[in-house]
Amino acid sequence: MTKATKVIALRKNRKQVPEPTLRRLPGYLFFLEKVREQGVMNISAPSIGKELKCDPTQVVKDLAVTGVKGKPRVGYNTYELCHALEDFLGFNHVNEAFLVGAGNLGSALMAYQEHQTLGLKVIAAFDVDETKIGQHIGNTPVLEYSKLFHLSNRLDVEIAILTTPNNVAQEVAEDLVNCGVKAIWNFTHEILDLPDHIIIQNTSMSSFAAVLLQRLNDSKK
Amino acid sequence: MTKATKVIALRKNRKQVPEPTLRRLPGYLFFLEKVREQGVMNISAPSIGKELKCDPTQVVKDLAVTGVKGKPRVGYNTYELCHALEDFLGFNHVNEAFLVGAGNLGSALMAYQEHQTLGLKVIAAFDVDETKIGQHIGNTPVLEYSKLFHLSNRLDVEIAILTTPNNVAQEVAEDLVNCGVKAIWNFTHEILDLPDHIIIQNTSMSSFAAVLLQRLNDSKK
DNA sequence: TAGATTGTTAATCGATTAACAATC
DNA sequence: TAGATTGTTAATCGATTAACAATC
Repeated sequence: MTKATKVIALRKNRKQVPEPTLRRLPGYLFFLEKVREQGVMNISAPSIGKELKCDPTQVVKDLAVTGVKGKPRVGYNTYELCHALEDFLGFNHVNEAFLVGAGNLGSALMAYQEHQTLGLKVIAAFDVDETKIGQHIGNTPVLEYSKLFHLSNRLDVEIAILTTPNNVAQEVAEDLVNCGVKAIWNFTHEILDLPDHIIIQNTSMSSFAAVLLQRLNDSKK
Repeated sequence: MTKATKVIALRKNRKQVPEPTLRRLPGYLFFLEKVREQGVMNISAPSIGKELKCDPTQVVKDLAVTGVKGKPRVGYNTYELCHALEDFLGFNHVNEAFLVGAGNLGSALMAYQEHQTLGLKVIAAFDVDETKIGQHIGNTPVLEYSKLFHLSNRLDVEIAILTTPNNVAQEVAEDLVNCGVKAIWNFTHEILDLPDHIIIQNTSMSSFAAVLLQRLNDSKK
């Protein structure tokens, strides 16, 4: 957390949900949806923990952020908990997003969202490659990059996915901010330099590969 | 970290590099490669920190894991540091991997690796979809899933990327382990139940979306 | 030498885990 | 009531940050 966000959190006198907790929440949601489909009405924190391989007290603490109360000897109501999680995560309403850079990863994310609940809906993709412009990926049209400015005037989209080549990432990010985007999911390796109030989620695939390789090589020593 | 890995770490009397540090290392590498291309021979921790928006003392601590020593008033040698990072991360030699599930995300990861240094090289992809079998994605062939067993006998691949639908993830993971795979990069939402010595890297796109959405909604309140 | 930077050691901060009281 | 489970409060653990000595 940067100093700026810390100050904001303090000013609002409301503590932020820790990032590790937030990252676990979709996992609970998927699991709960699965057991709910199987007809399970109630489930306890210890049994969730066993399935998801995490500490039962952590499950209790994590789920507490939704405000849902469990009953001793019974556990949590799966229906109530699913809805509370969806609500808390913002997965229950459409979060419209732009995507810039309809390359491999970009296309995958667009196609991915149709099968898996991502919480986001890409309503338009942009690229400068003329062979891509005019095509549809899934149901999403790929538009010419210059159309971004015009379209953003009409649509009021706050989220953007950045899957461009590294060398144009900063430039595109600045354009996005000028178009009213407030949160950027950055898949490039560039560290974006943007106004403090812009929310940036850096996600580099190499980071995970690094952890995997290190643990693997470590285990051999 | 599970109890089992903790025990192993203790037994070997060698402390593991913290995961947050590991995740940052590829970022340093990309940045250093960039400045090295620009002809920069030496760089100090404070200037790296400024560019990458992180604490200079953290930069020093992170880079210390590579064993490279910096010089006061000069900084680190970019060439030496790049090589040490590549070496430490295992990015300097080919880490062969299988990929199961040549759907959208799977295809993207295969295509992605050709443009971005992932540290992994997918040498064969497997699927049960007959329309995909026989095709090539990038230079990687998509083979019939049943061929996995035969091929793994010959090739000794230790890493697998799992991008199947959720409902077959556990089953496929077990097959992979039986084929000698030691580390699985799991993109499904299933929590895999596998022997303790198997290294699992769970990576769910929804987790990041969750953090992004929460921070965005939080900032509005 | 003076000054900037590294590198180590200590302090802080935050998340996880443990303990236990409250509750149905 | 008895017992399992929640939920809160305290303890632990680990990573980050700060302080400062060492060094070129």
